[in-house]
Amino acid sequence: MKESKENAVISKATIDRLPLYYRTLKLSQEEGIEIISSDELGRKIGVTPEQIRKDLSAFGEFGKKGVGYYVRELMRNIGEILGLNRKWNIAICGVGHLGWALANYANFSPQGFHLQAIFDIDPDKIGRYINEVEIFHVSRMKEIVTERDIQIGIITVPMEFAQSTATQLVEAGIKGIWNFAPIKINVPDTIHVVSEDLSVGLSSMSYYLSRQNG
Amino acid sequence: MKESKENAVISKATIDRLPLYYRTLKLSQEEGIEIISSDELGRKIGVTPEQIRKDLSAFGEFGKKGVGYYVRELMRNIGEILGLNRKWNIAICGVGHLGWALANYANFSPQGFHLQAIFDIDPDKIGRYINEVEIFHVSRMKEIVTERDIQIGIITVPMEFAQSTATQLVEAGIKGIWNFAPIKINVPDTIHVVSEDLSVGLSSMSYYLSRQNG
DNA sequence: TAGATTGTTAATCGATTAACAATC
DNA sequence: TAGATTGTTAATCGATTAACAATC
Repeated sequence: MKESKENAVISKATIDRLPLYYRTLKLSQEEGIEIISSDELGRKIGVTPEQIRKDLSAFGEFGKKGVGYYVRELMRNIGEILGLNRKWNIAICGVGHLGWALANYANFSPQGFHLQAIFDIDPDKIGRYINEVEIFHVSRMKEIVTERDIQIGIITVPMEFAQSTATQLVEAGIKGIWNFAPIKINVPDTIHVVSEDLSVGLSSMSYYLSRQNG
Repeated sequence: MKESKENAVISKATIDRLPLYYRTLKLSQEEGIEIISSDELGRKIGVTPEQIRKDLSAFGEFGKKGVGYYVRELMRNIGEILGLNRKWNIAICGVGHLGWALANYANFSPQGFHLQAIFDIDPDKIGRYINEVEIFHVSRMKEIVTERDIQIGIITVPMEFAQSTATQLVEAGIKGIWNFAPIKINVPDTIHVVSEDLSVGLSSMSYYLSRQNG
């Protein structure tokens, strides 16, 4: 694999599309497709072929002119770029409805993510298991995170506890936070935060539908 | 309220920030804050004050120079812009872990969204209730959607059923789809689709963390 | 009035699209 | 070879940031 172009900064938009490429390639592979063009791939994802070629070109040359991309090879390359060949240990903080749902996904689809612990404060939940993963009291966070080498924390606690949970995760040594609380969390710059704000989707929908019907 | 500037097209990025403004204003109001500057609001949300003023200026003049924004008034205006003063009837399709979690949110935080029906195909689930909302068999979708004037459908079915569910929702007369299946769904242009692709978050996290640690 | 803060225009930055030479 | 499709440069489009006049 050719190395990515050294110091070039890659746009967030590009990075966010790579998982889509990866997943679609995987599906294609399972269908027995061995070669795919940027045109066909783009059609499946809903992205222009130029976009795909541009995105990929930031990392190297993965295709064959006049032919297309070898599905298997491109998948492997994108997987490597995304770091999906590694093993990531994750923990879920907060067993509400959403935390429970996420815990039950068990293996987050693109392999590599392993749920190693769940944290909560409810005495009724401590010591129980979801999908063979134990629920610990938050007070044991640092201990467990260190012991199990957990790098990513998922925040699914109620909004008012999100900031303190984030702070605890950072103190425990976590490197990345996947935040589902509808609030901005403040953490050091070295921590990578991805926020999912589910309420935005519905509200923006409301905006567009309002306009449509008059 | 001054009307929005007639034919100006408002960017998707702006629309997606309005719910954040709304929610933060609501929290501020609950704290008893009556006036807020773009600077303070931006600090709370993690957006520059210029961004906020620019976004709002697309719809009118809501502030007072040298003073700031009246929280209550700005909230009302943004709520009106987003159509949150309306009542939206929604239905959830697919009672897996995620569908179940969403059904239990009951009142989606910015009021106005009312869960009116849940659809599934599992005979064991049909006829049951989640939070006082009945689970119907998918075959009754058109009937129920019409009867209860449902405008928004939420797709939380497994990937392989997402497209057919979308098609059924459209045939039933739905106007917007909130799609949680990690796949592109094809629907007529008149239908507004918002997609939440939860797997992207973790994969992009993997990318950034890989780079960080070397 | 002086200080603060908005609303808006202009400048910059970044991302997408178009076009096409290179080449399989 | 002719046709197809990539990789990349240039052109366009859109969104953010900076600056500042207006005014409370």
